[in-house]
Amino acid sequence: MTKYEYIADVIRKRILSGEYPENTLIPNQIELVEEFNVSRMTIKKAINILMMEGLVYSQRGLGTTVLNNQLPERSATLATDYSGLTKGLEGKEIQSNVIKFDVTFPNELTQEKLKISSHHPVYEIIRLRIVDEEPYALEHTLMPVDLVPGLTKEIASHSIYSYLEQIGIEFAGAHRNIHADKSNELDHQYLECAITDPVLEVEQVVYLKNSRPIEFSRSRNRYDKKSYTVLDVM
Amino acid sequence: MTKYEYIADVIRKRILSGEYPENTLIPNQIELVEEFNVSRMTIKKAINILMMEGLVYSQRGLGTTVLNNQLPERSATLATDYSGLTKGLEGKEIQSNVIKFDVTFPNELTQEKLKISSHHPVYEIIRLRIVDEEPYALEHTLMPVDLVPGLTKEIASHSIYSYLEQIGIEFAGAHRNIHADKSNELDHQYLECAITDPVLEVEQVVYLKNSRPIEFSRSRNRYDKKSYTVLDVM
DNA sequence: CAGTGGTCTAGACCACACC
DNA sequence: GTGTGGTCTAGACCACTGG
Repeated sequence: MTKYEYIADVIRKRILSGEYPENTLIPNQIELVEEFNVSRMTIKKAINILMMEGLVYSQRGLGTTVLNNQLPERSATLATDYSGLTKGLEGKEIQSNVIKFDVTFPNELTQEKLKISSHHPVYEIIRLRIVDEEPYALEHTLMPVDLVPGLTKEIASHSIYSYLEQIGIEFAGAHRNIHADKSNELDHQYLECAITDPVLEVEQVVYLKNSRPIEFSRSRNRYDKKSYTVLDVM
Repeated sequence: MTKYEYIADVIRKRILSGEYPENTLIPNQIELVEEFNVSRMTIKKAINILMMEGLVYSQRGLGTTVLNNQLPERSATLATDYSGLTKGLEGKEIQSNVIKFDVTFPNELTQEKLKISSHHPVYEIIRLRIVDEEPYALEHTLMPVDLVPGLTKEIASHSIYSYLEQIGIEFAGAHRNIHADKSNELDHQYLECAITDPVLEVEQVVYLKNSRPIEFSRSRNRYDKKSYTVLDVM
């Protein structure tokens, strides 16, 4: 853990606990320099992280204001949550039916997205995600075999991502493309949606800290169960 | 323009022009320090911008590789482009038909989103955005009258955002929620979509630098014309 | 091993907001 | 003017990659 990550964690906790209340200024950067015994550049980097999370907003000449005292919904799209399931589902019963679990060779699109060659084997997994006993999303996932040692159908039926965390894999980020689509045969069958129902499709590539792509997936979501929230900070 | 923005611009141009080809390393940070006569921190900040744009990625011990030689669609979601129309549309002919232009009082949802009271007047604007003579999106926009002095139907038929920039309004960021929906009567009429076609709806609240909300809007997009790209960096 | 990018420092100057 | 955050420097050390 770097110093600026540590400092961001400390300040984030103070905001969430209410020690730095909403719509007030946090201590200025000089004071934080003195408290943490680091240079101002390091403090600034820590504050930048919190700004990207939408917790604070800095203005030259004014100071740094606490915007929210809770992490935005957007956190659903962040951090450890590449699973396609939002944090809003915490406490609900989540199941995964594994419809397909295979090792195969990647087609051209998959080769390009995962930056691998055609003879580089990949897992191909199709799962139906079920929340509170109702179908929620249909996920089609491709992962290079060498990056996910020991993946099994059993693991896929629970949570691939908590397994990846356990074996110490670290994520750098993700590209996502979100669009609407007409539902197809598979959607009707598994998502139990009407023929005229649209789906929200999220296509994503997840990257490791060493920048290798580890997952290319398409998640087709019932339009009445899932939306997607984004926060842009300039 | 800061030094790191300038340097990012220069390097971006070299990538887009092919001077730094795809899948090759750009000069290392020390060489760039010498070329631009700046410190390495400044070079790193410039490269960070390009990394956030998805153009390059850096690996410790290896160097910085060119990933793409073109800007991703994602740029549509960034910076000054809250207009709902992507940068990918540059060079195309864009029209706006103003279907409704009114001043009214906000309903409860609008009051909450724009953080105003019920007696605070708002512009209510409905526009059909047309790209290359084909319907693209239907936008329903609400803005507090006092924040957008002198807005007219004439301005709305061109670009509200270039007007706002002209009068010196500065944006801090935006919250967006993206979801799929069935098309309704209005969509069929204006977007010329089939009854079974879905739409991609983007609901957004745009904030000023002083953190006042200036716009609450819903944009309904033809599912075959618009998608939404997001980049998450941890 | 040498070379790379990531982090961090201790200071400096500047742009901006408020009084 | 005073105080704030934004930028920038010149150098240092470290972590990682590759041969």
